[in-house]
Amino acid sequence: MTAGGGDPIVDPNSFASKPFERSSGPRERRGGRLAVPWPPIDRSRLMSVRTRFAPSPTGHLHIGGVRTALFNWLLARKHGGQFILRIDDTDQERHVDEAVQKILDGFRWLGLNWDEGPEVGGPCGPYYQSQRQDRYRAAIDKLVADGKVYRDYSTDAERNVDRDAAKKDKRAYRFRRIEYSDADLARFEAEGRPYALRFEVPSGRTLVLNDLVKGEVTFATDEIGDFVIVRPGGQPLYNFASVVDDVDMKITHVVRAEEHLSNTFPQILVLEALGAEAPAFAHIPYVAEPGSHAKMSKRKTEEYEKRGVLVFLHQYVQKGYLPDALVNYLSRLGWSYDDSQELFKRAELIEKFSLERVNSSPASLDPDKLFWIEGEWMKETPLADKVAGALPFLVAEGLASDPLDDATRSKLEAVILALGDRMKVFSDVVKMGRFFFADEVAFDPDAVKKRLRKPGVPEMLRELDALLAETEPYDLATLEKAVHDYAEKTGRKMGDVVNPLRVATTGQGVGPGLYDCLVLVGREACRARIAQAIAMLEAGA
RNA sequence: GGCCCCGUCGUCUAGUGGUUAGGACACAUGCCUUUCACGCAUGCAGCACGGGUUCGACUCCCGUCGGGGUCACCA
Repeated sequence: MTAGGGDPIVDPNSFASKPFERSSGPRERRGGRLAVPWPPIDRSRLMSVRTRFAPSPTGHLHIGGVRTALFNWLLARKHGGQFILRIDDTDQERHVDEAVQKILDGFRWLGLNWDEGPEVGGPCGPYYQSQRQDRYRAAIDKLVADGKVYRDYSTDAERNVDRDAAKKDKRAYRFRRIEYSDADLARFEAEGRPYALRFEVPSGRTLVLNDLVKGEVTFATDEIGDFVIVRPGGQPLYNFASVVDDVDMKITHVVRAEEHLSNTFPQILVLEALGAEAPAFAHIPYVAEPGSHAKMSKRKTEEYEKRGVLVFLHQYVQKGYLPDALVNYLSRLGWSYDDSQELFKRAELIEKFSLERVNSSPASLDPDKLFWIEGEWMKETPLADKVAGALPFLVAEGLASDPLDDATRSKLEAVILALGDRMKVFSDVVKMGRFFFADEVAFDPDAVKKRLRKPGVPEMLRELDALLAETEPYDLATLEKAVHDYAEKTGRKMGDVVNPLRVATTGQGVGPGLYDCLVLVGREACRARIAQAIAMLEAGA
């Protein structure tokens, strides 16, 4: 699937003098791949593996981005290296601080701790691109001194002519260097006319990248037009800034979305011009929409929302997903360990993860499978953690207060126990357990129609009310026996007794065991609800 | 349009020339059961298409189709 065997490390000698060059002559004749030592040097054993995730502080964390971050984190943790967070704020947006906080909160929630970056600092800071101007300056100076870049005085209009022509002829647009006379150049300089700095792409070379996920990818430099690395205003551009940052931060493995695959080649040229050692690259395929291979689009978030597809991390937090479950699911989206294991604990993920087994084709998001994994994780969650996880949802609905008093705590514990495996995400405690905490019952119309609007039901409910009134003690075993006896005595099927009683006391057609419900709701509340149900039936009938 | 990446059940995947193409989620049916959920059992369902190469292709090569990216003084 991917290039090379063994650990997910590129052949280090591909970084020799012209790292990514496909050398046609000598290598072929000598056979083999240059004087490569065999077995190849495993860089992960020579130096610390350093990976990074560089979100821009706008909007929310996209689920695909979270997966990319996770793969970076996993790789660093597996090799005992460092995971670095870098804020891509070159646009200098206004609410950066707030946005960064949200991102950091997201990472904290996921348990993806970072070794260097915002708040924790580190030896390669600053970790905000907007604060790294001097680093870019130094790199620019070197490229200028070495004659790798030139001043581009072209105007939008001039370039647009070429661009439009290219489009018309159905060709790829490539910047064509405009040669100015020395006199013109001198004049521009004297005028202080603004210019962009453009990288001079060498012609006629074939670049080869040994991508850790995609395998060997070759690209002709003739396909790359001279590209701008610094805008007229002095603003460095992504293809340049991110390379400088990765070098400065000693990133060993660039693991990122595959949309950057083509960008890698200009970046390789910059790397080479800087005389820097290149990191290994791994391009991760995109995440597709559920049930299709179409890429998830930021534009369609509203449509996804309607379909119940959660696209942003905070939506999963709001739903009450378990971070471990999401991490487990995301790790398996595009990666597998073998032909059978689906459930992975975090430590196991760190141990077993490898770029080598990351699929080179896109994977589509499967909310159903995530939900199943979530359920599996919830089953394994200790009661105390479930209480802690569910509490905020109850508090948000005004059904409990934080901190919990002892009585409410034991009730919450009992409710969660009664809910059992039915509670998959924490918000379920509200969705299916509201009637345990609220004074008011909301009768579900479908349940009422199916179980209560039947001949003889009001009469039976009156008898059951009397039964509840006199059952002593009012506990699970006694209630169960009483209801059984009642059914037997009146010659009714259990279902015909239990189901109406459930709807009358909980308002719902589905839920935990009836006797759990009766006990937890309490005798008085049950009787009041039965009365309310009877009144409703008689009024509506 | 040029260039680059990708194509196994609906979905996530195992598979590296010879397998009854395996597992999981979802779905369907049955069992359990007061409902639902859980659990158990069974079932449905796949190598995009067309050419080669080969004794033999899901596996290798080419083409077509389809999906994605890139071709910015965005990231």
